[in-house]
Amino acid sequence: MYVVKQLELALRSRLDDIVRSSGITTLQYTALTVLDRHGGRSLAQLARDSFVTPQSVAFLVSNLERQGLVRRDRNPDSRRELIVSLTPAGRELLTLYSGAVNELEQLMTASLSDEETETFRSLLDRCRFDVLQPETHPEQ
Amino acid sequence: MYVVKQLELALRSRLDDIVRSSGITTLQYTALTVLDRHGGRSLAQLARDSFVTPQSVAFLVSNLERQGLVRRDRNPDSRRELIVSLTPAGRELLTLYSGAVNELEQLMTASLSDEETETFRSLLDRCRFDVLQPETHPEQ
DNA sequence: CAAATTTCAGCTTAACTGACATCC
DNA sequence: CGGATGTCAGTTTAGCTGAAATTT
Repeated sequence: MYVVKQLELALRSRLDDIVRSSGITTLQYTALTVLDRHGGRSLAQLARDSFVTPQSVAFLVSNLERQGLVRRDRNPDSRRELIVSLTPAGRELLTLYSGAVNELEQLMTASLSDEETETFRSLLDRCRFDVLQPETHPEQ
Repeated sequence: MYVVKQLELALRSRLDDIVRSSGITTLQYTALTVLDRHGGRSLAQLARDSFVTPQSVAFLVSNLERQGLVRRDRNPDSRRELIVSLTPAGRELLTLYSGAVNELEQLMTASLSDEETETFRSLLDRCRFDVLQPETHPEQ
């Protein structure tokens, strides 16, 4: 667990260096990449994905909206839901920084063979799955 | 990178559940575990380890000191350095929660064989090392 | 009516920058 | 004197809780 946290801290620090010049924070940048992967998601879904309250996500998203990087649209099938999605400007910002971010990912796995990298990804994913399982989960 | 972050978020959330009843935050708890691993460290060393400013660490440490969980002592060899170390109460708090924290670590690796767990730890450590390397590090 | 989603208002933590004293 | 360490002061970000409106 300690090494997972240390790796995440180191990556975060490097990402800060990369994203600094973009005018948005690393947190906001990460939110954009999530929206890029997972099409349009509601505020509540985003909140669950990132283990924070809906209010926190709403604050984050409204800042991105003010900068024209995301849009919020009512889901016509369920009028209470707001679907958050990238605007062209948001997508453009992502492509602008994708090179440096990919370089960082390759730096991380620089000393790993292709096979080891695939193993690593698989192990990370299995661990994440096990930690996410709600068994013995007394909350809420 | 995304999966690393997701795993860290999930672990953090579980750790919050565990530590909640202790009266200290997860951040403070993590600081105590670091001091447990690495004997007495100065504020500046702690700050570099956790990628934050010395001021932030000082704030964290003085809260722990107020609760009697850590001590700050001048290094006699270098009077400007303050060595932060666990008090008996701090060590006791750690042992009180070590059972649940170890269970969480075993939950994380529940579906991994012993050999895979060792591989995972090694891969994490190699990635951390590569990301920490200061090459192409244009900062400061 | 109950549950889910979003929003409004206020609060707190934990980070930051800037300035400064002290020590090696 | 330069560089490192720690401290004081003020600010901001990003989370939180509580309460309420709306929809399903």
